[in-house]
Amino acid sequence: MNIENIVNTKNIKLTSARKTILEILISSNKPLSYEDIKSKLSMDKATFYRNITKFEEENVINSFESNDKKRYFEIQKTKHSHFICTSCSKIECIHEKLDLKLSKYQIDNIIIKGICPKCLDK
Amino acid sequence: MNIENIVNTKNIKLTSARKTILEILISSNKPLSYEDIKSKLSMDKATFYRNITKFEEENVINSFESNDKKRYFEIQKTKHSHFICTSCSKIECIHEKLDLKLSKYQIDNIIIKGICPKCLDK
DNA sequence: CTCTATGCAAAAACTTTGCAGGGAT
DNA sequence: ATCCCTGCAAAGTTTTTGCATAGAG
Repeated sequence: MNIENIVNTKNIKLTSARKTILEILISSNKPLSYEDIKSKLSMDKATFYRNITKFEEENVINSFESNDKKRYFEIQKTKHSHFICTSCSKIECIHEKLDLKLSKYQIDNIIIKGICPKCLDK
Repeated sequence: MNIENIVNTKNIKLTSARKTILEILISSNKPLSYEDIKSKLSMDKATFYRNITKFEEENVINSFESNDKKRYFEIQKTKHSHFICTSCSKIECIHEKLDLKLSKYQIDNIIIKGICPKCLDK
């Protein structure tokens, strides 16, 4: 997964702010919120969010809201779903393949909300 | 689907504000945001949100964030999933049954994000 | 009485926008 | 010269909280 390759096919100029964001997301194995990564960012939050919007428009990243009301950002290296526990707010990546017959739809992300095993046990 | 039955089994007192919220959600065939229904509510928004929180804690309703950053509330009469178009923000209820093998998880809602056929055609 | 629910106003949390300056081509 | 990117500050949007009052059992 190479940043230049990701960006070259899209209508995106690769600035240093953008490179930083993509590098952070690529090297993470889980979705991240702005708060998760702000300490690693040298840019202003406005720049961060503007670039995130751009990336989403160009389908470079995807995002979803979690239980904590924050938006989580991710580059999907391999297609997977997300489980969000509405009790402890933990996000888990689910690599089980789901067979959806929604053939006319483009599916970018699947989010499953519920209660995780740990919280069910309590 | 009867409001008294829904509430009696739970730790919830049925006030008139709560009855109003439940009636609106039960009679709708799609998830609704606060904005969608505020004109039908006689209560303050604080009361609305406090009761929504209570309903969610007691698993009477579920909610999810849509593409427009708003939270949508729903009483599921029959188990189904939701497709959210990240282009036009439309929410569609999907009644196709998805087989998930997450046996140790309690699954309350499935949200599929992507592009709907209409937007793909453009 | 006691406990929970409500309204109002203010605050909080996260994200977006306006504007002016900077950089790249 | 033009076009897009950026930082800063301010505003925006939705949801939550504090506090005093009202209501139910």
